[in-house]
Amino acid sequence: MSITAHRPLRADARRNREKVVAAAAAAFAETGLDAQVEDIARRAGVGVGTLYRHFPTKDALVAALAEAHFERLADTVEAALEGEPGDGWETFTTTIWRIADAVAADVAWCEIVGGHPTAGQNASRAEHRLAAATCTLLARAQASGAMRADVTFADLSTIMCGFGHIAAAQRAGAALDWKRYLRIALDGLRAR
Amino acid sequence: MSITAHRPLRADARRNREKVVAAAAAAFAETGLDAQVEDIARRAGVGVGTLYRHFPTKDALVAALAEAHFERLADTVEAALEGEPGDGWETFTTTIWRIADAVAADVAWCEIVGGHPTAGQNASRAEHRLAAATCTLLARAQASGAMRADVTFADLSTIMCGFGHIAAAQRAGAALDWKRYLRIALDGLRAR
DNA sequence: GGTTAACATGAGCAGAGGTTCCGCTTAGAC
DNA sequence: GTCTAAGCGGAACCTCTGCTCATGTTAACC
Repeated sequence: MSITAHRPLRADARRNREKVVAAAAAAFAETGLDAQVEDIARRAGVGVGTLYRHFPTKDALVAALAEAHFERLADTVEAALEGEPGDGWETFTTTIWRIADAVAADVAWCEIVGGHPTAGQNASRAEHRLAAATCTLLARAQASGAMRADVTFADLSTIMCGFGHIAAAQRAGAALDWKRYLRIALDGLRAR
Repeated sequence: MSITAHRPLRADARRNREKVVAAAAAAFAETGLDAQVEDIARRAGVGVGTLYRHFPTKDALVAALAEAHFERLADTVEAALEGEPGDGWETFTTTIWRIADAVAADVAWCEIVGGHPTAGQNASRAEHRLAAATCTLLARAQASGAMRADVTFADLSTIMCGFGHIAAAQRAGAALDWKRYLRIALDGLRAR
């Protein structure tokens, strides 16, 4: 692990980098993770070579965008935790629905959430933040008594993994309804 | 739609066809749907040309195996319906668990179940049988009063779609547990 | 045993999509 | 204005994988 002092990018390079990121976000949101590199470059109005100057591989580009996504999710959960401490269950479900709405709007995001959850060690900084905040959210919901005591963070990950997959499939035209899915799954978490 | 009278295959051709089907089943079960055609042919001890003589495309091979799978699932559900009519909810959950166990043992099957559900019109004969039997199973569970009345067949498809995806991911090494998932989802279907 | 249509083979083709590379352009320092 | 290192473009390359087809083999019928 080394700290590299980047000299500032030349103005045109910085502009192009931003164009690439924006184009990639748009392409991935529409088409999903198998949006093509050439298409992203075309949308950005640059050559593929320029894209590869800024991101060594397509995966690196995806990872950069994913990190930004997770950062926003972590913000959402942390904000919910800091709000006035009402009912733990209510806060929990509201937050999950808010996250789901955000994710469902972006095909690639669905696919990332639906993909195999990153193993603990390989998780990025933002993923760790998100996990930590979510654990607290979960604990509070359990403390309120409305959530089953045996539910774990892993259970929640699993449910959200299923959600991502279903939302992506729905976006792809399958006769599925992620809202109904999530309602059932969350109901399954309630204490009886 | 035409009925073609197939003349019986030559003995060696029949043997090879069976070897291909068995090899494909094994390869798909282990590796999933992206098992390679060449690998399947190698396992079967034939050339790829032979495989293509029996199945015009890889998709056709998958479809043939999938049909057999769905046929067995339909058998399972129909058998459950014909058993002594005990508690509708109990029969329902037992059957779902039985199906899940069978599917989870085969990566490709997980992927098929987890894939976008076939649109009604394109569904195969076996899929129709399965759907019809499952609807009855569902209706009986609701009649018993233990299942929420607003649950639809589509909800069940969605849950099983999530299940397939999660089971496949688990087989691929993700830290997920399809049994815990299914327990939560089925609980979410219960009347409160 | 002879004949032939059915069958098997696997090297090679084709298309897709990620990545590289080198000649050209230009921002920015002096 | 001049210089040059940084940046750009995109054709070509590489790999992967499903699929074809020309050539050789053999089951089955007489």
